[in-house]
Amino acid sequence: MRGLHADTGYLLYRLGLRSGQLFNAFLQESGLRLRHYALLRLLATTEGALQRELSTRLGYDPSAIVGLVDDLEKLGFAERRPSPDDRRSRIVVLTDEGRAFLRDTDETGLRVTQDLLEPLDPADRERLHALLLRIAEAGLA
Amino acid sequence: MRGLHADTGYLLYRLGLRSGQLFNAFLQESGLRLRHYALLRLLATTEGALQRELSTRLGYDPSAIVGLVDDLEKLGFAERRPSPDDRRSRIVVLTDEGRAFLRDTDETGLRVTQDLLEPLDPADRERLHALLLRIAEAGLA
DNA sequence: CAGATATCAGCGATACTGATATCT
DNA sequence: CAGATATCAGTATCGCTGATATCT
Repeated sequence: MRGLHADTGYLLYRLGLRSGQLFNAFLQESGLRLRHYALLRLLATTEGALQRELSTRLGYDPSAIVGLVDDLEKLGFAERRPSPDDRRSRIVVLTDEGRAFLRDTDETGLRVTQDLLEPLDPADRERLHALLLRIAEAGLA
Repeated sequence: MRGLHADTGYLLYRLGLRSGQLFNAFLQESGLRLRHYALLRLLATTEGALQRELSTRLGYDPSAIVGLVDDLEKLGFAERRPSPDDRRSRIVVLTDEGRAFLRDTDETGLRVTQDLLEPLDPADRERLHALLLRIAEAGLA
């Protein structure tokens, strides 16, 4: 009988949980959760995005995006604008406040990764990151 | 501004979600969920374990173990026995039915890992597994 | 008495499904 | 008409907290 940690898939599942917990712990001070933070970070790389795009890029369900954008709008970190091309669509853009918030909390991700990968030396961290990236990009759109 | 996938921690979080979804999809036919399956696999490696041990080994909350063992008992895959040493404790053991179930679904974990790691060649899968194992064992008891 | 074990109730966050209104 | 977009309601799960009973 194989041991519990024989499956890489299961290992990923368990470490993913740990990572999410760490993220949320570090973000707690800021009042945001990991999902909001990921959305903000994605917005920072685009000049406005449809909610549909956010959904596919982040891998979150479309119905989950609604509440996330609601929360960010309440905080003044993002806002919805009507799309000029398609009246069904709303374009979500990062506000200046959102951009400032990201600057202030930019180290959060670094601290999480630092904590998580503490047992690995820098070269191994690079290798791990490269391997994970290949899997992630193969599966996501 | 760093990209969304710059953080290894975030990558782990996302891939952990994917892995869990895959596991549950494959397990759906059997009526179990990933948490039950992990518990069964752990039981198969021990000659009976206290629920407290299951909790720490799996990283699940003690209160979660109760329901999981309940479900496995209903299916006849495991049973609780009184501990001879400590009347507070219950020893959870795998039944023959549970062992047979594990034999039949042993490939589930392999299929998930196969699916997930499809973009990597065998050598890279080994490297990834070794790296993840080091992180996992550093953080867990 | 403190501490450990198992259980139970409940809360908030998550992930998802299904339905609806609007628009292309 | 089919298909896409955003939204909303509802369900089930998850991870955790706090309380309780029992026992060492």
